[in-house]
Amino acid sequence: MRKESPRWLGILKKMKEKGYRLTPQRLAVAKIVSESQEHPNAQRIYERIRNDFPGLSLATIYKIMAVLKDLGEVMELSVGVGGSRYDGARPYPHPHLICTGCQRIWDPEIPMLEDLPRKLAQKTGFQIHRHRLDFFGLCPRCQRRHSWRNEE
Amino acid sequence: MRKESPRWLGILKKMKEKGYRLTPQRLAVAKIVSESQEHPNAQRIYERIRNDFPGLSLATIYKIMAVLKDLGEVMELSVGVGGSRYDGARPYPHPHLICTGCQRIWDPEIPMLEDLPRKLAQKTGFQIHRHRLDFFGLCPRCQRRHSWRNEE
DNA sequence: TTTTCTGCAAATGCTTTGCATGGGA
DNA sequence: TCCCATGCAAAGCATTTGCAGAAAA
Repeated sequence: MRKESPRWLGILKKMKEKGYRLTPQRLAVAKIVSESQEHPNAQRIYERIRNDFPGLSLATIYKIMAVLKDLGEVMELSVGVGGSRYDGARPYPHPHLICTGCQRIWDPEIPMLEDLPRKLAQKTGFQIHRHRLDFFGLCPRCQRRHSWRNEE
Repeated sequence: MRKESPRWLGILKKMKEKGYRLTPQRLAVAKIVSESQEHPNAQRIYERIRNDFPGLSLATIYKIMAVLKDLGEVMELSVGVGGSRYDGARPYPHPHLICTGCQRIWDPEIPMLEDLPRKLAQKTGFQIHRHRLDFFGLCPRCQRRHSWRNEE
C-alpha cells in the first residue's frame, strides 16, 4: 500500500501544462487549499500563509484562486456570510452541511444523487455544468450553545 | 372552482400580526415579489416599482425584503452574479435551474427529495433549517447562442 | 529578454447603516 | 401623539482592476 503523492504536485503539473508560471506564491496557496479540510475563505488562506510567507497580498490570493478554479482544482462555495469559501480537497460537486452558528462546513455522505443532473438535463433540455446541494442548520455543538442564548 | 385570493393579502395580514406597519411601499413590493415568476433581484424590483411609484429608494427595497424574509414570504437565492435574487412565488426550499448565460431561473419539478433533510439530520445530529439544490448550466436558447460564440 | 505575476492602492458592486423627516396607528 | 418607516448619503465588505516593478521562463 503506497503513500499517494501529494495533490499539489499534480496541480503544479497542470499549471505548467496550461502555460501558467510556477511561483512560490502559487505553490504555497495550492498546498494550503488542497490539504485543508476546513473550507477556508480568502482571508483565512491569507492568514495561514502569512505565517511563513509575509508579503503576500490578499489581491494575489484572489488571483491565484482564479487560476486554481480554472484548473478545476478548487471549488468555490458561497455560504452567505464571510465571503466565498473554497474547497480544494474535493473540488467536485458534493453536498455540504453548513452550520449557521459557527460557520463550519461538513461533507456528509449522501449516495443516490449521482445521476440527478443527467436526468434533469434530459428532461429540461438544459446543459448542466455543475450543481450544489447545501443544508443549513446548527451542528450539535451549536445546538447546545444556542439553547440558552437566543440567536439563530 | 373559486379564484384564490391574492397572496399579498395574506402577506398584509401577517404584517399586521407581527406588528409591522402597512405602508404603500410595502404593499407595492409585496405585490410584485409575490406575483413575479422571474426571481428578481433588488435592482429589478426597484425598476418595476418605479413605473408607478417614483421616489421609492433602493435602500428601502432592501429593508422591505428583510421584513418579507422575516415573515417567511420570500426566499433569497444567491446565483453568484448580479446580487441576490428573490423568490416570493415559492418561498420554501425547492430546486432551481440557473442559466449562466442569461441568468434566468427555472423551477423544475423533482420529486423524491422531500425527506432527505430529515434523514440527514438523523444521521448527523444536525438541526437542519433549510437547504438549497441548484443546477447551473445553459438553457436551450443560450446553448444555441453560445455555439458560435466562445464564452461560458 | 520577454512576458507574466505580484503587490499596492484605488475602484467596484451589492448591501447596510445613520439620521433627519414623514407618515401610519 | 408616538414611534416606526422612508429616503438620502455615507459607510461597509468582499472582490476586482490598473499599473509599476519584480521575477519566471
